[in-house]
Amino acid sequence: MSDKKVRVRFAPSPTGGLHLGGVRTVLYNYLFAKHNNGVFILRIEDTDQSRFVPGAEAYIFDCLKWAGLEPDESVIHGGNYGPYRQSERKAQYRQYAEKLIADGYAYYAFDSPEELEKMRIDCKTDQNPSPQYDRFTRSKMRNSLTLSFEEVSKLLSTDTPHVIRIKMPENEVVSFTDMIRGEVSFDTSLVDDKVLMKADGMPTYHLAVVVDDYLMQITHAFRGEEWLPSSPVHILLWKYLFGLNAMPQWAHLPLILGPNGKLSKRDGAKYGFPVFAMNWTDPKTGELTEGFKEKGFLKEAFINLLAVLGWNDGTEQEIFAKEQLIEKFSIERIHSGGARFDYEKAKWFNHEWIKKLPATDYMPEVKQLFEQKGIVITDENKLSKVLELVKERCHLLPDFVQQASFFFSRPDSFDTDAIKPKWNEAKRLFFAEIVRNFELTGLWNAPELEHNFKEIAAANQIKPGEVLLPLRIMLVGGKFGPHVFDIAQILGKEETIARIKLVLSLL
RNA sequence: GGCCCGUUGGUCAAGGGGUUAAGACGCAUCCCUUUCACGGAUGAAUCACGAGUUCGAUUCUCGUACGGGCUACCA
Repeated sequence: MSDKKVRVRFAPSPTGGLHLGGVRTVLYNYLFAKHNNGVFILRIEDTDQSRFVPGAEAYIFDCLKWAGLEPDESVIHGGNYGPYRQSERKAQYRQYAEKLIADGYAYYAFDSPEELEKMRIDCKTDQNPSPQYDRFTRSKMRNSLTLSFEEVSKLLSTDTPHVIRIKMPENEVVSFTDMIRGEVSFDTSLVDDKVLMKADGMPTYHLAVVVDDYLMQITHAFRGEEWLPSSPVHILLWKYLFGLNAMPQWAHLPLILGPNGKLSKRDGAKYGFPVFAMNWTDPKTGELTEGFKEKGFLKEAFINLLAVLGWNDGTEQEIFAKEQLIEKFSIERIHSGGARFDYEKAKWFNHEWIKKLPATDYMPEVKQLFEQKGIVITDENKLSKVLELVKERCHLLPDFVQQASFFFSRPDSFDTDAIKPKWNEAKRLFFAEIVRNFELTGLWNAPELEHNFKEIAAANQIKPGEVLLPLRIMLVGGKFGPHVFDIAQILGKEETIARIKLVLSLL
């Protein structure tokens, strides 16, 4: 098993947005595959026709492309183990279910949804609020265990709607070694007879995941912790169908929690942070759920923050590039406890990456943001210089608009209230002199301007600190931004002087 | 209700018998900066509780509590 080529898979169902937990599962699959020179597969689990959502599949691929976590094999990347969409594999599953029946491990069940509902109501007690279709109840239901051979044959030959259920053994202990939590075991008498084949001819997840993992020769299977309770069903299926030796090693990833429990998109809406990788618009309701990308996250930061939400390399390092993650990733260092998502820390990661990366990396996105605000950038060279200058003040990409638009267009308003209380005639005369001096300056650069500015202040017996803030307000509009003479240099002689004059007229 | 998983500062977490119980985010104060940031410094935890094992438990075992997940012809 260990000498086999590593093959892992991410198997989402295309029913909506791709949330944080999903992306992290993709990430861990990807990192594990790359670390081991293995193959990362994306399999679409679309066995539930009633939940089909147009566009969701393409959306998943878009997210992976953005995040830089593209699969090696998939519906669009090809591969020798297709089809990679379960709906297209429909014909393959029935034979395995039939084999299970022939071997006595499964059975036909003809109960209608109404009959199931009735059973649940009838059997419901305070002691047992959610009755299962299990070894107790199956004897009272209409299935090939209770019906005669003739009846079953007749029902089958007349195409009576039916499902196939696994027959959970009594009093067996199913256990396996999870790569993250060690040995986990279950008492089979407490597990219900899960449906394997649905009445519409499609398999359920339980059958499909086992058959497909086998057929696609998956060696390691990562999935969320929410699957742990149904793992005994999968283990048994492996045992009955392909043998435990062929079974992949399981790793049940801890959940990513929201402010209250499992992260939901409602949490995001409520607490003001994204939960999806990219914007997702529900085609039915038209409802838009914001994504990390559109919120202004860099893919490097997004991957980084997800990677360390439940994993660390044992050192103090927190900032990792994808290549480093591939090199250092190991399943042993994944935490077993769930982690609460902290949006403040997520923003910190983004800030770190904004600072770390050259501004030209994200200049196209920022340029677009500027244009959305009506500021057209013609000089990209200037833009990149400006972005470098202000990037340490930006946590999210849209912050650049606030931090840098004054370089390209005059502020709509100037915070003159910050100047007025201490404004006087001496300062007015000082700035008039500054204007004259700046107009005559031949060398337009920050050190020169600062030198002149301070000289003149001294000559007028004004402390530089008293006129620095007014100058800033004149050029920037508010109390923020980089060193004011750096700003003046980039703004250029003409615009700097124009702004000083403009604000002077407002005071 | 039952089953399963988990539990180190508000959050992410290192450490896995003897430590001053790392570090990061956030918060507070200070330094730097005559703006805002960056950077630097400082501050804050009886390791959920109770037993047991041990010379010694945050670390091992068992209980309890709490949190979470599952309990569909959904994944």
